[in-house]
Amino acid sequence: MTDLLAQLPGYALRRAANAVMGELAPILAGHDLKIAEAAVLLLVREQANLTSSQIGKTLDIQRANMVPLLNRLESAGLIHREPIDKKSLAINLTKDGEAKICEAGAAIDTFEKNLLARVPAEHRDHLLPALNAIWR
Amino acid sequence: MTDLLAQLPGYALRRAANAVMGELAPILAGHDLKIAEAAVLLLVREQANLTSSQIGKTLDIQRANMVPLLNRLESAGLIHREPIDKKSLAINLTKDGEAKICEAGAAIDTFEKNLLARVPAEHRDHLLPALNAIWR
DNA sequence: TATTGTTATACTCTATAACTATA
DNA sequence: TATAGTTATAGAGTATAACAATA
Repeated sequence: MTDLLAQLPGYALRRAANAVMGELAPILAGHDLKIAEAAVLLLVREQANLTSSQIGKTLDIQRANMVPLLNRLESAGLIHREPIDKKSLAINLTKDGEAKICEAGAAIDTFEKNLLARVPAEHRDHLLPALNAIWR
Repeated sequence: MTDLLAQLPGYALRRAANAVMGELAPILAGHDLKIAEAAVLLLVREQANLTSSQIGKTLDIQRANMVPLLNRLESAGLIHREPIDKKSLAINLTKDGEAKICEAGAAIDTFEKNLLARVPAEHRDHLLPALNAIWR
């Protein structure tokens, strides 16, 4: 019935992403994080002293939308901002932020493993390179 | 740098879906259709006399959100609704609706081919089965 | 009792435009 | 001139609750 739609890569991509994000969101909510916030924390942990603009470019988040996101992370005591010059702010994790992304990161790793486990073995190793070829 | 995030299948899935939908939307907008509307037309063309509820269940659209969507398609003269009983309405394409999804469908087919062409040959045939395994 | 279609509403996510201060 | 951070706002898209009428 829906086989026609499921044969469209674009449609399958949309449904798969919606399904996966719909499952990940409540897991991260258990850590009081949204998906975009977790992505920011993972990136900031990986690379120190990034600015808001740099984070936005890397994660495809508009500068304007970074403001409330970072404000919330800062209010929660997970990041702190330090002037680089009179124009830019370096963003880094606080101790609490490190602890938070450590525990949330473990939940994410488990989630990602379970996600890959759903894919039949013969297709599994092809998923990531195929997806990254589409957007990178 | 972002390699850490790009190695998470969930993250790659999200970015790929966002990128692809961001490209498809303006193409369909050229046919005065939104992505969800095009999906409805494709489904309704494939299977006659579906109800709003059935379409919603198949495409993962809330019943409440089907109302404005179908109203717009009906106002545009692309679908018509006919009572099945005193409770349900059968939805089918009009002549204009058939013409619309024919031309939009051609654009979608071209888009999907170009999408697959981006995926390296050795991964290409694995994408669709991997994605469908995730959500179906 | 469960389901259909519907209304109204709220919430999240994202996009745009404009402003200032600084590089 | 271009960029960083910010504000305000608007638009999608989606989710929830409730209702009347019917299966």
